[in-house]
Amino acid sequence: MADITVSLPDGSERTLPSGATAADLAADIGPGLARDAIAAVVDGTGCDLAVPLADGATVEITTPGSDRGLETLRHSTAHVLAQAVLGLWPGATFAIGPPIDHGFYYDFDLPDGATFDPEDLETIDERMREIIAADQAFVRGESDVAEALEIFADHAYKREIIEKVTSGGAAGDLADEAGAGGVGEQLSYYRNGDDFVDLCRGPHVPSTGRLGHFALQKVAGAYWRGDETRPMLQRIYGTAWSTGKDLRGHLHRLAEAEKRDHRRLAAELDLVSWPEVLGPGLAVWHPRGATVRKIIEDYSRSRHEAGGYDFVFSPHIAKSVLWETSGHLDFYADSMYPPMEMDGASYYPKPMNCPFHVTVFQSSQRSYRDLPKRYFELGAVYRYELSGAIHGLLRSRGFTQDDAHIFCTREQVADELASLLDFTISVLKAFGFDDFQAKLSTRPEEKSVGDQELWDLATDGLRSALESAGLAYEVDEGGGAFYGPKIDVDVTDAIGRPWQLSTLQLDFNLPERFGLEYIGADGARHQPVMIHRALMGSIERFFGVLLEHYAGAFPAWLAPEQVRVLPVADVHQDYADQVLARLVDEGFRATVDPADEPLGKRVRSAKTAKLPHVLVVGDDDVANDTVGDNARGADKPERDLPLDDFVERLAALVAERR
RNA sequence: GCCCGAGUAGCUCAGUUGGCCAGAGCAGGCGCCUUGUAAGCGUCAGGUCGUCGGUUCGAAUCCGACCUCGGGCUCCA
Repeated sequence: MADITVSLPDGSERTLPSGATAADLAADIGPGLARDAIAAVVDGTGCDLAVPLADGATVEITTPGSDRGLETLRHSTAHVLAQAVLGLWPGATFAIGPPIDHGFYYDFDLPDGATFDPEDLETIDERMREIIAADQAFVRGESDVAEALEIFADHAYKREIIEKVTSGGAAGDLADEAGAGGVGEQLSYYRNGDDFVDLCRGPHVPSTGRLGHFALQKVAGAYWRGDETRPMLQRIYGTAWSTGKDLRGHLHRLAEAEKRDHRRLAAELDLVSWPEVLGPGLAVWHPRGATVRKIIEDYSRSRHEAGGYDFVFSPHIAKSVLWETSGHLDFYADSMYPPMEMDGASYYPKPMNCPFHVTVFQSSQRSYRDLPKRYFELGAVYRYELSGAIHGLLRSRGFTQDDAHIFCTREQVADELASLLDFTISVLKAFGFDDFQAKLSTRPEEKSVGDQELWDLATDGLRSALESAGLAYEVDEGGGAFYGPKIDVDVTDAIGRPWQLSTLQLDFNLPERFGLEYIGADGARHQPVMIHRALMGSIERFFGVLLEHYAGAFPAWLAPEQVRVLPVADVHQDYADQVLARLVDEGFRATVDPADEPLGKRVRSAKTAKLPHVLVVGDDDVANDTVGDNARGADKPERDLPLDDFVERLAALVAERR
């Protein structure tokens, strides 16, 4: 019997008897790996451990700790979920159940339109653990289409997947999502236990006993294939990990993220509220929230002033003709608030600022010497978001864009984009973000406007702007709007979550629709290029992201109340007032909390309100012009600090925006 | 908009199988206490139990519709 030789990822080679499987290879490498192995990657393709290896193959053993291993683990857990549900609900059918970040889900259609209760999750969880305890083998099978259709005769969604997968073409996405396997006419499926089989590309762990560190999380509705015209399925989400420790860690992180929820913090810190009488998605800003917002806006304005922008203002409503010209009524009407009828005209609340800025550009004849024109406005817009999409400040129906529109010549596009991107990153950094991820979206396949030369010019301009800024980016081919390519910038927050904030968007459409022009050096009329740029995106949303990023503990320069002075007893009240007067005089936001309550209580209140500095003043301080500074994050209070030193220190922090 | 879940005082929550005037803690008012670093004591006030309708001798509790919120889907700054 001839031996086979396979290569390992480190470049080394192993010789095994012919017919050896990936599991045999793992065992040959070592008992530890044999125990850990759950799947393999053979020549770049995920495979079960049971697959026989071909001579000359490159093989990597998959272990649970790796990304691929976790994916396999989660996918196998999803199968067990489906097995449990199908066993518990006779007549139920199932759709797709892929691994996702941190876990998995599976979509079901229960008989007679039944739905899952949260309590059902416990029942399902118990059944899943029985299946896992039974250590059932996952057994791969393959068949042609006809046979597959027969195996899944009772499962309409699986049959639909089989038909899509084998008809090729655009169904690739679905096949990926479904994990359904098949090249050409061959389809694969996996059985475990006596009565469960699922269409699947694999690979899977060898047996259910390898699973177990999972938790079912929630029930949700999800449209079949994400299409709102299709049936609504019942989706169960779960999380799964290779060890109990990882699972507990993940659940702990979720709990921590919940504590940062900006809606909770907005209420606890008295920043913002959403009175029911206003309607969904509409917030009011309380003094403390408004203070932070004002600092954000003031900083934004000062940067724009220094950055060569012209400030403009525009009304909240305009007649329908503006929105007809801009095209919003054609493309965007569903997201617009309905019109108000007045004096025979229809006035729409604005969902965007751009048409107004266009009219400013049009207000006089423009020369190439005037360009680029950069108009900036903190413009409040109103969008009729779907009720289910509204989410605190992160997605609301009324919000304020830090909106700029740049009108420039084709020749200026590249330089302009580069400086816009630098400006954007520089401002975001000032707010404590230092981890960015960008996405470049290029011309869509389908219909789009503008000549190819212009698209190339703009797309190249965006790309070189990204490169000169040194930003990591990915390319979304064909992901641009019909009217131009764009860059979106995400920031990563303190606990690693990405937030899309900025967008740089070329627009070849509005200049055409509004007939914009400027007089070139050649004396002829030319059409300017228009760039939309939102930096924070929405001030409300940006504030919400900052709130979550800092978990409510705003740095001193942003904190609504920077210092609270606590006299130890009534006799220290006068001195506390003097300290306060000095702080206010220095331009700090400070208050005094009189000695009506015990000191410990007042310290606690100030700490709960996440103040950066709590100053305690007593006999020693009155005598020596000092304060006791209990700074947020410090191990212990600092006593006998000269007031002058404290002022100097705080001023430095604020100046450095820390 | 669609699916599931939830709405009891400003906030966080109790409220047994429908049955005496709906409770607590925190926050708030008042009084006492005068305090050196994360909750001093007492007292008072505060709720048409989301709204409307239904079932019942009787509804916070059961049913329906609507409103709002939460988690998803879709969408998106």
